Amino acid sequence: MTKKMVGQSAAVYGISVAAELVGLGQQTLRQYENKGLIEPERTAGGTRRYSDLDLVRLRRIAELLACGLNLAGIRMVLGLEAANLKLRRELKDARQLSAKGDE
DNA sequence: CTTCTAACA
DNA sequence: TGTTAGCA
Repeated sequence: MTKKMVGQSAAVYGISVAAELVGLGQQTLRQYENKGLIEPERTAGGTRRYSDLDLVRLRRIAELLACGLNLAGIRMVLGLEAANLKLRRELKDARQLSAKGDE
């Protein structure tokens, strides 16, 4: 591992740079957190630190928002999406286990 | 930087 | 309802 850290959320941005990168306002990002759409890390002082994954999440929020969903609906969609991924992982593991036992 | 409040489309 | 502006 040299240049591409396979790890996901290493980098951390302040709210102002995160807002600019995603093209949203700072107050809007705080609102998203208030509505439970996203939960960025916090420094000891209480400042938000947005990871690269958070930026992707923010763009997904903007996309769903453009589709006509409200913040409450987006929260549910993100939750269902996370649950879906979890189920996929469990299914994948279960498949590998049964394959081994079958051989 | 944080939170809160108020106003607008 | 979501976004923005101003204050503490």
